[in-house]
Amino acid sequence: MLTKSSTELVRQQNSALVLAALRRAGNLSHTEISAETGLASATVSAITAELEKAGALAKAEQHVQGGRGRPRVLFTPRRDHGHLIVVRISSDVVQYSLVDYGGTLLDRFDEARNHDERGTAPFARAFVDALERLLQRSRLERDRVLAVSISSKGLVDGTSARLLWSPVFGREELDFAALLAPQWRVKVMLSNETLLVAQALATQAERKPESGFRALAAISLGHSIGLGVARKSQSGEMDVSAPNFGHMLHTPSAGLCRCGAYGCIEAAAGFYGILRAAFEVPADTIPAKFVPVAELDKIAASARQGHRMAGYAFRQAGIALGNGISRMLSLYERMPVHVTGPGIRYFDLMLPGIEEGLAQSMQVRLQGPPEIAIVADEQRLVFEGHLARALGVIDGDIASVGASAVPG
Amino acid sequence: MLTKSSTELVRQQNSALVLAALRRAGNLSHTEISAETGLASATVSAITAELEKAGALAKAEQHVQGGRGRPRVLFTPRRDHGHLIVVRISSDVVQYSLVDYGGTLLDRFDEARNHDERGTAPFARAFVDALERLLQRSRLERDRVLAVSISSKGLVDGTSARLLWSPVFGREELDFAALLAPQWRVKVMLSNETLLVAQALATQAERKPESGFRALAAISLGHSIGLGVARKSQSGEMDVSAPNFGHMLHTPSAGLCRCGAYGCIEAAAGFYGILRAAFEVPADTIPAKFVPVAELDKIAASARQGHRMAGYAFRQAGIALGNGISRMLSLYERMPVHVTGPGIRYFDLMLPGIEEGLAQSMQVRLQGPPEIAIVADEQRLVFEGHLARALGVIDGDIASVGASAVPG
DNA sequence: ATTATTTTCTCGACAGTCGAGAAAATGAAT
DNA sequence: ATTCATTTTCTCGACTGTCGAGAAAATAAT
Repeated sequence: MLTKSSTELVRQQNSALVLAALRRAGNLSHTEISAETGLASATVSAITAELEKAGALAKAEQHVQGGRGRPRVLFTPRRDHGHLIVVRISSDVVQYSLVDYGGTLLDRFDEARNHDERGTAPFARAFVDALERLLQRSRLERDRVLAVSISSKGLVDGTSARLLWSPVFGREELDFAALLAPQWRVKVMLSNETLLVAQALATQAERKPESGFRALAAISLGHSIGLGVARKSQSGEMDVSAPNFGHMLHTPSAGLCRCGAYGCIEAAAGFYGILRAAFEVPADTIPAKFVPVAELDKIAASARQGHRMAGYAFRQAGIALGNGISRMLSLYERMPVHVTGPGIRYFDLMLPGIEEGLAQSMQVRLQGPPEIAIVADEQRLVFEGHLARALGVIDGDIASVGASAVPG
Repeated sequence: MLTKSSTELVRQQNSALVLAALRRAGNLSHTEISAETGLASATVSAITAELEKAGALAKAEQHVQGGRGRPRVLFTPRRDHGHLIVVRISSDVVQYSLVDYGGTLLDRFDEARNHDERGTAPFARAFVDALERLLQRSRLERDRVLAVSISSKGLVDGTSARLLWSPVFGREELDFAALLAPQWRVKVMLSNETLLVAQALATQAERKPESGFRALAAISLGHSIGLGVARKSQSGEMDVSAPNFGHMLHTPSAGLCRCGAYGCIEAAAGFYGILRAAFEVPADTIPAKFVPVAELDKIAASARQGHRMAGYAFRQAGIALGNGISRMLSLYERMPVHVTGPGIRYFDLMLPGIEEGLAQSMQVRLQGPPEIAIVADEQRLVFEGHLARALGVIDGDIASVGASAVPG
């Protein structure tokens, strides 16, 4: 259903547009903002004045220029307008970062996960404590934090900030909004990790409009398999989602998965699935909780030396991925695939299987196989995704309250 | 990327809102429009005056009322504001309908498809001729037609009105926009048939807001397998798509498909797939182009009498569907599934397989199986989908040109 | 006839965008 | 040193749109 519009909404939308342009292109002058957004110069004046009064923007003192004429004066986000806390939860460590409104990192520390502990309660305590510590280390008031952005592997309900299923906690739900509700009056955002990779790659692609970005997928290879999909809807807005790819059904013969089901993609293409196949462990063996990378490196080495079962293990992992990707493309559309995660070091071993798995499907026969690119530095991309997403939401909030909330 | 907004766009959006309310709820008075849309009474006056001047609306002469006070005067779409041609292409017949702007059917005829003919050229000629005939029969000028809305099974590029793959023409593309371009100056819309079923069911669900509609899927069972998905995006607009479900990879062992690939869902769950399995024809046999329904009825009868291979054929069809649905739900979200098409008469035979195929996946174990409903009358739903979609687009056009295009 | 009631229409206030041109700020030319 | 050309930023009035309040219209009840 469509929804009512009004002149105030117009201002809100255009304010958000100005903030987005500033995020995308860095510091911009009045005229550059006008060119970038398509807004008339007079409108830019009105909007920047409002945002300046609200404290979100400031004029940079240094006006760079060489040419003739009145020098341009650059607008820039006011870094002290607020702060953002980014939490990356991975299987062995949790990383806490403090970022300012300008997107620059102020503080960061890691906390090792205690693998002996069972259940979410101890983790929840450690989580709340760590946020508190982050404030203390920077002598920051809690109300200066505009948002907390959290990422984890697994199945996530983004609207309510609930972790529905994760490799670590299984079906035990974790409601981050409820966790912080008593003390923190901030927006809590929870995103799947690979969704953020897709988000980061998509914002990168949007920075160069000549690339004609439409859609992309990011696949993370590791103990578990993640998928993020970023697509531009016909209305022009970016739609990013994290389908449950790792536990999509591959084929029942792929064996028992960590999640308790049989035949998930992960059960064939995740690290433990590869290990199981290489060592010819029965497919209904409950797989190891954690497979050291050194172990997989050994299998990869023997596969590269021609060992049959090791090679087979990577090949069947590739087929599971190829089939899964082909199914994903059938349900969405043709789009480039970016592969990341620790598993990319074995990508050469999986590629023949992937190609085989792709070639079977009608979608690929019809439109050709998708471009596949390897992307290193997954953790940096996740962090960039956090920034793009959380700061974008914060900008939206600023635009929607406008200058009205600021007295005087 | 966000896009610039302006006061004119506000009017455009709100005009569309008024037209949509009128479509949804039938004829409405001034106050009802205001209540339905949330717009102020003064705004409704301005918009209805503009739309009346443009010729899209008129006041109904009869003012129904019982109570006191000034009687309400109902607004209604002006049926003669323009016309819509709806073309339903199915495997054996093409149905041409002429509809007015109010959505009432004015004329309709069917044309049998000639199965001997090869290639798209003869079909294209017959198509253009039939449209011409539709005009002549109602003595209608060509420029009174606002849009031509076409539906077919198969893979469709909705933005460009090109049929990319279809059961009948295979990979031979058919560009309907180009077909009509020389003579016709109308909007040409091409939609997958099952997409329109999903569209119709979704607009029905939206009519009762208490149902809290979020998403639904429509699956059509027949010679081929179709899927339509309708989802409300977070911005509130309806997003309807027709993923390539029938030719999504099920499992390579499902055998050769009409499309030339191996293991498509259709190769197991389409009519010819069931036939092949029941008669134990080798799985790489090129399947029959067309399977009479009587033939399948016989298999169903023997299956119901306990015949082993017949029962197995329907069961493996069900498993293919169940696996496919579970994969679809993994990639989107949990949503009710509506099953339609001629194949629903065998649904009881497939249901055990469907449930088995669903139960294997993690998504279903976690969130429970989706609600499955049987929906008869597929053809009526397709037609309703045509109307909802095409008239919605026409309304959008009217709102966007506004009264500006109409002289004095 | 008058009154109560409900609906529709109209008017002025307010919010927003835009184009044009004034004002500002600087380098180049005289 | 002053003036001129150039570029950027700012400001003003016109235009479009929404909204609330109250006037005007149309009918049933008194």
